[in-house]
Amino acid sequence: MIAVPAKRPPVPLSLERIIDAALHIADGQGLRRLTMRRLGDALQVEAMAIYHHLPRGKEALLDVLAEHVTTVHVDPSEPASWQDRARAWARAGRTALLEHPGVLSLALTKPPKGSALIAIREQAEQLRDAGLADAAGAVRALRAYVFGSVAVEVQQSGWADPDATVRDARTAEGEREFEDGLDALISGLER
Amino acid sequence: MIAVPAKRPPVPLSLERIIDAALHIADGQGLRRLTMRRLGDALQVEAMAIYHHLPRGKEALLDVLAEHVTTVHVDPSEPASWQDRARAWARAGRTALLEHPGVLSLALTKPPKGSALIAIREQAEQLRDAGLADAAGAVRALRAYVFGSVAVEVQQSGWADPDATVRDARTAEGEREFEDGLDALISGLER
DNA sequence: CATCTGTCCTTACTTCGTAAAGGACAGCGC
DNA sequence: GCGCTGTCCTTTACGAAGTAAGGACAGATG
Repeated sequence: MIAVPAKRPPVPLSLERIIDAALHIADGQGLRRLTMRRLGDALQVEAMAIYHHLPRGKEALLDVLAEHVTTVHVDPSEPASWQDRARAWARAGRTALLEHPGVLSLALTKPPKGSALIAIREQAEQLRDAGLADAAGAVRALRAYVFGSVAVEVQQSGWADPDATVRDARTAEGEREFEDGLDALISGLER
Repeated sequence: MIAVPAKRPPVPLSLERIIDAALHIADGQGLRRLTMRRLGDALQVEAMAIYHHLPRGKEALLDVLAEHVTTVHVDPSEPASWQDRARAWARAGRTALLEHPGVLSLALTKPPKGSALIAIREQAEQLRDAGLADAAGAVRALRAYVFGSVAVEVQQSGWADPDATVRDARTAEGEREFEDGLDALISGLER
């Protein structure tokens, strides 16, 4: 048996790899099982190695995860009505959240920071440019709608249940209801 | 110094006292600081005493807390349109959630159980009795709306921020926006 | 009185987050 | 070649968390 030094990891750490692994664990086994040591194992690294890339430790990790799943972007290049832009942003937000139900509670709870905050401002700007007067209020309403819809969808998917058949959170019915409610909300914003 | 046995607690434990103390801690210092030992201290009791009233430990505690803040009731005695009933349920839900921002993430994430589930069914029944065809869909939409609204309200109150001036989550502006959106949603459900 | 039952405590083990310090390695100037 | 320096990772260690197991005590019941 050759004593392998086992020092440097096969592939170096990076913030992106950390985030991916963390999301994988949280989505697969729940937030409670996302621990530094487990995350280190998944990355073939000791837990403390993570602190070099996230100096504030787990707090920073959770912040980054929340930021990651709430940061979306809609291409402003082609012209569109503010209604269509709002729809696009809402769909993008829903998709991003549904992709990672494991960190949903963070996304709904933590105040937006960093890129997520920038995305919110950009959304408001796009809606204002497209002719909507109270863009800030509209963004709040849209965010509330997306958050609530996704929360209910994930609840009904039985994601948090220990033994429930963990069917995918995305269902055709969920999407239909989402679009219906989105229409209602946007028509409500028109007045 | 007389060695006091320090045995029996001054006032015996009960599930209600446990829930109250837990909510107080979670609202005051955040979910992360709600620990069994701290909860025991607040109740003048050793941590393990709690397990006698909540055999499944912390898991059970969090379930009960989520259930507590999502269980609301609206008196069905006096007749009203389904629209008014829906409004009453939504307001009650919002109020209950805003009273305990510390456990909001649990309420939004955990699937409804026990009394919370019963309340949901009762809500659907009341709406159906008042003449609404798709009562189940309406309840889902109302829950989604309440959840999302409260989530952004609490986010904006800066509750989760470590240093932000923790102004009360309930603001006049928040209530106005809530009522506006509620009107829009209900008018959307009418079709 | 003795016994039983329900309530709470003591002890002990595992796992967690993370502070502190050190080791390996690459790139540099000499 | 040799040593310096900074980056990235490991080792070790400590306090705090959740909780399994068993003990102690009060009050009820006989």
